[in-house]
Amino acid sequence: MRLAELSERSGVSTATIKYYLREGLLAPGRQINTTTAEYDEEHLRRLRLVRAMIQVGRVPVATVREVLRHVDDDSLGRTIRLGAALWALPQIPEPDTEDEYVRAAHGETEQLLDTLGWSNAKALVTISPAYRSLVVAVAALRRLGYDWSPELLTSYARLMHQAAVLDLDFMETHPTEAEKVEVAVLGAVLVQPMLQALHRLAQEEESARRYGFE
Amino acid sequence: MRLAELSERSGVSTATIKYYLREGLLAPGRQINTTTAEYDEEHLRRLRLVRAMIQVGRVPVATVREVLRHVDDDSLGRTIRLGAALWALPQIPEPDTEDEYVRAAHGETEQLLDTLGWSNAKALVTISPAYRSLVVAVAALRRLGYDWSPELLTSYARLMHQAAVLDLDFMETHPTEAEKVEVAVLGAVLVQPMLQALHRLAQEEESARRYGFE
DNA sequence: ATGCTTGGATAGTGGCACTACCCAAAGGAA
DNA sequence: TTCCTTTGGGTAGTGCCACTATCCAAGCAT
Repeated sequence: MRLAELSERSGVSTATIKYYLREGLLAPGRQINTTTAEYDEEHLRRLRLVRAMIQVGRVPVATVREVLRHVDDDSLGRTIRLGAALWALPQIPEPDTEDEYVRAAHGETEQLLDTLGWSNAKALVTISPAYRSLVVAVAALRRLGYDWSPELLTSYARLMHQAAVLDLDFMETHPTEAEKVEVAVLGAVLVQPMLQALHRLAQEEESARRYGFE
Repeated sequence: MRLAELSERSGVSTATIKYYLREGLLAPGRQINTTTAEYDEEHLRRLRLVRAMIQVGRVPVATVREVLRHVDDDSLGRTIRLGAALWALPQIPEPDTEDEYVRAAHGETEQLLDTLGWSNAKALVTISPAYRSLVVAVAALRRLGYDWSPELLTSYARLMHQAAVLDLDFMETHPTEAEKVEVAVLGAVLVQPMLQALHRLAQEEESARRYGFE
């Protein structure tokens, strides 16, 4: 398969594919001579993954490169590899540790982990980007003056834990290590917009049930 | 409160506040004379809401303007107003109805709504942006060749329905109509990053439980 | 021979969220 | 009174990002 065919089958322009090659999001094809390269099904698959991450998951190109670097790193064990790939994802800026709301959110979030009994997550507090994102989100809500109760937060957390169990169960149905990591990344990148859409749709459904269409 | 104080108390630069004023994200202050305007607590509150939507929710400025237009529109009933505000949010492009994956995802999604008994949502199929986002996400997953089972999708949907119930219960604890709509918007914009963070943290927790840190 | 494709490279585009600078008028402080 | 700051208003520029367009010389297909 040459560049033109790769482009046609993926729906991505040749110019964009070249751009991805330059940016290291796609491995170069097998060079046949100076002016021809051969691509295979794996290239097509990777290209579709990249596109899905960028278009559906809104992941920046630089981040995609980081994530893929971890996905392809055979030297790492599964948990580390999975974690590394997922940790490369977050797009939220560093919380300002000077900010009083951030500090309060910090305390509240640690409390939450205790309540939930997420002892493993608690061990990651200082380093996990997910934890930092959570702190930023909670601080933003508090700054707006909402008295979102800790119980509500706990309820949300339990729901997302159930979602995580579903994710990992599904991941385990895949045989190879590479596939497992890829599924995990997809679970973080593609399932998220899906959950968001389901969330909004559920809000509309529930709202209509309670108040009708008026 | 003058511009400088509004800037200091919100942590937003005066230049950016001027930009928001120009873009219609913030109502002009009460003009005292040609060179002075007075802002109040409501301005501060609105500014913080705007910042939260943009920074935490990653909502584009133009979209924020649309959402606020609906939030402030007293002429609409609650459900419509809520729906209108939420419908202004989505950032996913129109699905390509020619695409076979999109059409298959369409069918699958309608099937899902039947299974769930979300009859109200089904009535919105042709117009709801949330529904379209869902179709796009499902199509992307299918295009990558994953045999994500309908049961898994249904499980996710039930979880998000529980989340929606929590959202609306919390919304109802607020007395005024304006507050209710604002809370609903926040529920869509700010709770989402929070859920995402909780989701990733839960993945890390569950992964560590199953496989340890290695 | 002709026309298309290749990798490689460089430069340009369009959108977005600011950000910097300038202005004349107004008000307060010295 | 003079100086300084602040105001709204406006214009132009910045930095990032994801492409996109154009050019090139070399090679292969017909």
